Amino acid sequence: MALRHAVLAALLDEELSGYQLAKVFDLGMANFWHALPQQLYAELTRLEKDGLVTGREVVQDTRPNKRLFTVTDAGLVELERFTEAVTKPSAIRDDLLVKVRAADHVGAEALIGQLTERAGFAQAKIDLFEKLLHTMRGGRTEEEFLRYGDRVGPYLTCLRGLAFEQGNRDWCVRAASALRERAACRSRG
Amino acid sequence: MALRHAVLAALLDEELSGYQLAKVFDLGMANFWHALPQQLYAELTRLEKDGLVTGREVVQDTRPNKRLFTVTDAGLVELERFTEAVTKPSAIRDDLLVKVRAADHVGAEALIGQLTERAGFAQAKIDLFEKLLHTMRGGRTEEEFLRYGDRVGPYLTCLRGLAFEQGNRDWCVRAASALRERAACRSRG
DNA sequence: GATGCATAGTCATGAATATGACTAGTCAGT
DNA sequence: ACTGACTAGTCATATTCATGACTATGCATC
Repeated sequence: MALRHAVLAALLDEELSGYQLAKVFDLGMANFWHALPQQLYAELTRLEKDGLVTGREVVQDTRPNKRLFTVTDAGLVELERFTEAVTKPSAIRDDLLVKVRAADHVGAEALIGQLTERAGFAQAKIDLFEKLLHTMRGGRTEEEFLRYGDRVGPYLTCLRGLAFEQGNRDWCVRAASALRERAACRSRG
Repeated sequence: MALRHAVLAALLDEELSGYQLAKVFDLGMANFWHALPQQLYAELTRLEKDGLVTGREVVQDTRPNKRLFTVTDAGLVELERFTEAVTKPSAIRDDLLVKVRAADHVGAEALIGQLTERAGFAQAKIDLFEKLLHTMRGGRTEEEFLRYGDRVGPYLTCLRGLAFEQGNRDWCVRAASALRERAACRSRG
């Protein structure tokens, strides 16, 4: 059981349809969880069957009808249980790390290219997360918001996402420059 | 295709048996890739069948015999191809983030407990990675090593692992203290 | 008036990952 | 003499995740 609780957590803040969920899910989880629409639809069906969420049909004239889902009390209990349960630390998986691991045995140019590309990607995420955080805390400072704001959950996860992408960017830049310098030394000597 | 290249990269530095690989794999990938022994054995079999690694039997008298695997030239070519291919950015998955995302709807005590536990775990990893890095660079400074050392690949991935765990620790501590402060405010007012 | 995109969702299938159990011998301790 | 841990590896199965294709309707745009 894994995606279940991520979906439950995503539905806490707002009533969503499967389609809407599919659009906001990845980003709402600050990129710490990813799922395809099909998985989300399937999970919503299961969750409803188990009584952890309820769906209500919303008839629309101009668009296809949709079903909006809300977390039930049983769903909240399940989330509480999940929160108390121990979970093993994050399973991360990144192709780029595998590539860098092999850095001494493959061409440096390709690797530097990938690192640079990823750094750019990370920077875009950073900008996005910073904007999101700014919006969430409104006029307040971070300290104020964390103390007195409501719904700090999404804010905190977003903070982790931001730090992660900063880590990504900084490391990519550093690794790329290290590889460039080595290449320069090699060609000189 | 994913685990394939991680296994190839792990075998670049040293000849390993499936059993040895299973022991060093997770840490060697700086926790950026995780695999169970069964997966690794199966992957080694496939890699050998595809001619990307070769195994040689080593007869042991006191222990069961083992097969040591090395990356072939074809394996190197495949790694090169993989390095040049584009890959989508990391898919991360962390239960703890899901839990924090639901922070405003579940009990704070359980969450603070989990965050504190994770911070401790992260610190242990930090210590480990720092020791590893120190060993790898020998007497040299990081700058020196990155410029003139051989095999900087594992060093660079380890650097990323270190930064990641530092990010984890810092965030866990910060989130836990934020939740504690909120709980205190609530009980007072 | 045909093309393409957005909403809202389903189905089938394959690949990757995780689980638990199981063989079989060696060695250290009690 | 028995227990448990370590080496070295296999088998079967379940769950999860990813892929591509497919149905509809409405709206804008060229």
